[in-house]
Amino acid sequence: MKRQAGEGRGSTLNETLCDEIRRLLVDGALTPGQRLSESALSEQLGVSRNTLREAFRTLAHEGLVTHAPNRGVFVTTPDMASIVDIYRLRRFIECRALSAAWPSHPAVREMRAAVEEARTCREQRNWQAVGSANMAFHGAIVALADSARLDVFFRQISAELRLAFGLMSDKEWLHGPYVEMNQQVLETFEAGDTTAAVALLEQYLAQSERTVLAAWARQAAP
Amino acid sequence: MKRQAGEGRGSTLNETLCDEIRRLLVDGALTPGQRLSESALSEQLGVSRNTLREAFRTLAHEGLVTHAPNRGVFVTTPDMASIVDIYRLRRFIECRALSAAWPSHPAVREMRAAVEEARTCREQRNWQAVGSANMAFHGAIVALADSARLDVFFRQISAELRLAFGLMSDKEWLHGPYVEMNQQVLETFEAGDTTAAVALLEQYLAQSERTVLAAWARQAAP
DNA sequence: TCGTCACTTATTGTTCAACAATACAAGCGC
DNA sequence: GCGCTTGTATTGTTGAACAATAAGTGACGA
Repeated sequence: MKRQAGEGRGSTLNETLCDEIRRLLVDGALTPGQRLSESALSEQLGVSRNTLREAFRTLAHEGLVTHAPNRGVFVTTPDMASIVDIYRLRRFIECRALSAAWPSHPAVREMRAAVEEARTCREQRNWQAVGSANMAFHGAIVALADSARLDVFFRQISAELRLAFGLMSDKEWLHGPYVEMNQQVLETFEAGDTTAAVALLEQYLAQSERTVLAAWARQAAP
Repeated sequence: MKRQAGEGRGSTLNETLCDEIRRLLVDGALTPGQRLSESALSEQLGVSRNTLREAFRTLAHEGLVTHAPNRGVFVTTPDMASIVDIYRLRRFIECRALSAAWPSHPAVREMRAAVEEARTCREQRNWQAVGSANMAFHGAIVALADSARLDVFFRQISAELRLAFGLMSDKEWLHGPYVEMNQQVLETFEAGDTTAAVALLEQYLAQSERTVLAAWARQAAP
């Protein structure tokens, strides 16, 4: 839906609020499993309880927080099943999007930009930013499929995955190795060898899944 | 996430309310483009404005209603781009889910049940119910992929598509022919010829898309 | 006659305060 | 130690209030 019935561009505090909380979640300021008290958080953020509750509804639908009726809202704790599910979806979506892609699709430009961004951030050892750039790369891959709905769905999944990333301490190991791999995927794809690029991507995702799962298990053991 | 931090099963009016409004939307009691006044609707449904607004956030995130800041909430009007996008996604998701399916997956049982249901509803000429059963069939196909997140995503898309269905008058023509086609897909798949089943499914979706688009254009012309 | 401007009005955005309903914790009897 | 009742804090839901915005209205001037 392009410009449904107006869709005027007002700031609408609620939007701002959602963004703010999302940032808190992705930055790790709020740790998974933590309960988010309505009164406390509304006071801290300077909004009313009702407004906060509206934001919670949006975030809950995005999977970032979990609403337990009559008990409260919690930062979603990624469990193993979620991680497996998310990676299965990523393989499902990304590989197919890449394999059916039009070689000179505008999104390829974004892929390139993301790789560049990741490289410069890596030089500055800003691993959080490297993670963002890597995600942008994969978002661009999904964009190859030319579906607006798929794009927002993938953004959602990415945010949820970042929640899991937040559980781990060694960000360098978590994001660093994939800069090269992304670049390799891109170069292979641009060279015209789509099937090889897809194979690389599949390998990338498998390795990433293993890393995340291992770190999750290590962390969740005690 | 299976049972995140409790997730107790209270009715929580809000849930009920969302279901109620969804039903109104899918049944066509609320027509696309219509503005939903907060005060009017809250009074009509016997809930407070705040509660209704919370429900609106959920429904807006599902794409069933469109929120225009400072202007109000409108029943989403499906445009041509949305229909095309949704069908592209359905081809993307359903075909791949079916082609990679484990032949004795539990969801096959659901597929069979949906076909049965559709047949009986067709005999009673209850086309609305036929539409529901057909959708359940395709939901079962998606379930073959074994991804919880993909399931909810597809449910969302289905609801949005039903909004478009609501624009058309001839429900028999809209839902009737596909009962046979679904059955054919199922039988071919159960016979073990997966590739043929996928081809049939693809054909199904293409024909359905043409029908919907044509009806949409016919309706939107004046 | 037409367009522009300020003004009016209705609706949404947001807050506040209150009460009901529920879940958790503590204390009690056994 | 175990089940039960009681208390308390938090969420669920409501109603009213006010600010902010958008649409409609009508006067005014070219």
